[in-house]
Amino acid sequence: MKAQKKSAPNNERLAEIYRTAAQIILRKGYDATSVNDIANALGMTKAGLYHYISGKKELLFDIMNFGLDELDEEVAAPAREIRDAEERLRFMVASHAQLVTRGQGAITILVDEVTALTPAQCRKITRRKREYFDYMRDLLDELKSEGRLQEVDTTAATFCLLGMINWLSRWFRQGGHLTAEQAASEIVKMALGGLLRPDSRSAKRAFRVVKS
Amino acid sequence: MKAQKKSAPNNERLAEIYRTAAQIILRKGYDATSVNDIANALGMTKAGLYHYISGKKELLFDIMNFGLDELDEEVAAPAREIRDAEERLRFMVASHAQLVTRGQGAITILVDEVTALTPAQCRKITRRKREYFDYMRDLLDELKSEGRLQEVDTTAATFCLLGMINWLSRWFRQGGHLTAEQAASEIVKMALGGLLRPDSRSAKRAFRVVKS
DNA sequence: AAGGCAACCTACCGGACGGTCGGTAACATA
DNA sequence: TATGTTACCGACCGTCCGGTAGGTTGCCTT
Repeated sequence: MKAQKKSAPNNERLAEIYRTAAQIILRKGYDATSVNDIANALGMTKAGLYHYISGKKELLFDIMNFGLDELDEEVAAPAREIRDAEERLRFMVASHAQLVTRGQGAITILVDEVTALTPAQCRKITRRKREYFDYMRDLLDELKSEGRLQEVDTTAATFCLLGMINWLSRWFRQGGHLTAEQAASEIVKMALGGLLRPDSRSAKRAFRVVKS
Repeated sequence: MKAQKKSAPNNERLAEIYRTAAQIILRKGYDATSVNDIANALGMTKAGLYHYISGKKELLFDIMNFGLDELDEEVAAPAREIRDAEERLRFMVASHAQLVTRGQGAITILVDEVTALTPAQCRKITRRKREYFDYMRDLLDELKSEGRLQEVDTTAATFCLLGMINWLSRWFRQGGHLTAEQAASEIVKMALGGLLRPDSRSAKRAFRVVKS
């Protein structure tokens, strides 16, 4: 029945530990969260929790990798199957945003809290994040080379995209006036089309040319 | 010569303390920053620093209010002088973004770290932030009523704007491939016009109508 | 000259935190 | 029934942190 690695502790419980820890860390921050807090939330003692984890930093590191795994599996990998660049971008922004709203916080934690890791751990996480970032920027570059992008710096634009998406975790609340799908869709609209109507925009442009 | 409040400690030194503390807290996070760290960076001891501050949380609270003061003085107040709504939006996004890139971190800190405050302090900061947020959303509502906005939810759009702007502090580095002004301008472009070219966008819309 | 006060210091305290040690109870295996 | 392993617990340790007590130095005023 069990097909997991033989000598490791119970994997299912470990996943529950990651999920619970991620939620608490997300709410209170890594430093403000004590190992005791996490243990109590799981209904055990600190010593009991240390049966599963090897240290507080290692726990954070594992959670971050868990979050990056989710991001790869649910956003990056499916995106690679989409031929059209614009559709691919739409999918990435929407599915990434939904991962943030739906998720138990693992993806969000790796956004902040990187400084709490050891330098070696930090380097590994940063490298994985960098890979994702580059994939997104390459996508924008592809769109740009097809002439479908406005005159923007693709690096800055990628950061803007990620900023909007990551910011979701700060304001989106389940049961608020937007559903997760609606919130994701608003971000897609904003990212691809911006705020202003095109006609208003071009009118403005003409006006400014006359002025100067 | 001195026209400051008579019994309070040296105001100039206090401002230096705020600036230095803000930089360290911005880099390492509030919890990971000890009072000793701040004191040493100022060339004094912890007890010496406590001559100026009444507590670690109060220091954080003061820095946040300092940041919000900056935001009011350099973004909100000048914006109120601008008649045209679109120009006002442009100005707000650009000047807010430049405040983030240029600043010593006080504005950025109040973005994170709110949870470190006492409930009463947190409520006050949240109220001030809320005022700023509402002012920005009202501006979008005004543009929308003038018919100059795309079909977006103004609340979500405001969060998107603030997300892009606040995210700046995570990636913008002085001396990088963009100047502070260029970075701010990229955010304005992204916020107002989005990524895709209008013509590409309308072509896409027509295509999808045909498909479905 | 004397007093006052701002601007620090050294030394210390109580508490919390990460982490460890040596158990124990439950269950599986043989 | 003996043996091992997993999943915990209570008690403890060293360290570091926020904060305080009480002093010293030097400038400013009167």
